[in-house]
Amino acid sequence: MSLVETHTQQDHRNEQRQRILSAAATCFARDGFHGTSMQKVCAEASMSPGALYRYFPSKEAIIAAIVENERAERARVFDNVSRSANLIEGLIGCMMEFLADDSASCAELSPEILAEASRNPKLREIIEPFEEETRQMIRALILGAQQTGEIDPAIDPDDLQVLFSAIGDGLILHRQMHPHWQVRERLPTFGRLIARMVAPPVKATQP
Amino acid sequence: MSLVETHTQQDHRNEQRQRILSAAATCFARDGFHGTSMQKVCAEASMSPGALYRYFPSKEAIIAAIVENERAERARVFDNVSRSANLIEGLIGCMMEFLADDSASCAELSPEILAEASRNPKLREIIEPFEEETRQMIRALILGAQQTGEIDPAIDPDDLQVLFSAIGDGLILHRQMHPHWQVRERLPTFGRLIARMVAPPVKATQP
DNA sequence: AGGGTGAGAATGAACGTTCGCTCTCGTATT
DNA sequence: AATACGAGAGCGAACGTTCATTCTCACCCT
Repeated sequence: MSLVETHTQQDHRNEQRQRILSAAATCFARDGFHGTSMQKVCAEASMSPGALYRYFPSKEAIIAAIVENERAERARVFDNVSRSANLIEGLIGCMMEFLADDSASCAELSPEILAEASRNPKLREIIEPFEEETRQMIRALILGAQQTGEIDPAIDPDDLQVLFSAIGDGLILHRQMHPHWQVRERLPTFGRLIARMVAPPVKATQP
Repeated sequence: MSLVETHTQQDHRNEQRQRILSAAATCFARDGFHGTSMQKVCAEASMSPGALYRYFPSKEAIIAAIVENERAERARVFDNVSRSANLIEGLIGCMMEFLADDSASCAELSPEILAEASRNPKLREIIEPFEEETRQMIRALILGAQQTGEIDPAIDPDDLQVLFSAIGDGLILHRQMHPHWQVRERLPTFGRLIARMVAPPVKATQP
């Protein structure tokens, strides 16, 4: 039946695409976007250039697909946090996942992506929706935590969102640059420090 | 006199070198290390390739010189902070300088440098001493502030140093990526938040 | 038989770098 | 004082390489 056949073919195409993306991600993490030639990707994927170009029209398209995947993964992880009752614990848990040793290296490409996106408009367009989504999610979490009293309501949510974003990306960056700093192991401590930062001030005891 | 003549020649060489470095920095900030061809640098410096290569043996050497300059500048700014009586204010002042709008763009290349250094061993070797110096300086500042009581002595200085470094680089990164977030304008607020984070806990009032 | 698939050589552009040359100018020789 | 010389600065075409991409053709599978 043509339906079944088509399905099998589509499956094959998807598998090949995935193989290419996986190989490219490995190369990009090792050598960077610009340090990775298509030949390297082909070698990593055990595939000829001619074959590869049947699945992606250009190197940039591969980069775009990978960046999109990574950002989607990031958004997904963040989405899980909203279920956590405690804001700070949730965010730290989030970072724990991002910085996981064995994981599918969600964070490994971050410096590369940020550097590239800061100057490549196409990449910027791709990541912008995800960044905005994450941003709004953090903002909403902050507002919620201010209502539960976990965060001092006097703090401007926008200020805090910017600071949280900076801390998050900074930690990802440093974990990459200085593995021996044990960033991941220090996360719980950081969580406690941040909790102190945003906690409402102790009221003078006047009933 | 040969001495005077020699001096003039050396002056010229230094000027030319500086011209090249300045042109290269402009290009690198605009297009990134890999997006900048030597032809572009030559055009920006109004100089032929042949002339340029009399002053630097390779593109990598130019990158190395620029990175070294930038890191030295960074270390210099940090050095000024140690004179500030108040730690947090000093660090924030530091960031204010890094993120200055008009400045010689100390921070503009940071994402590029970090991404490149995370994979290029030569670059890594160049920036390592500066990073270590900055690290030790921050650590010393923290220890000092703990003695003056500005920082809770119960906080591990190493933890705090890692967190401070991450925040600093994260802010530089975001200021680059999201200019409309007004990172610089929010710095004083961030300073106040961080001060809350590290402040010693209020003691129960029992005399 | 023929449409989808793959291999790998081929292509042209762009890159970092070099080469051969000219020009400038301070110094030494006369 | 005038001339000849040489070192270094500068130029821009050219080199060899590498890159992303395309072409050609053989090979399936049905």
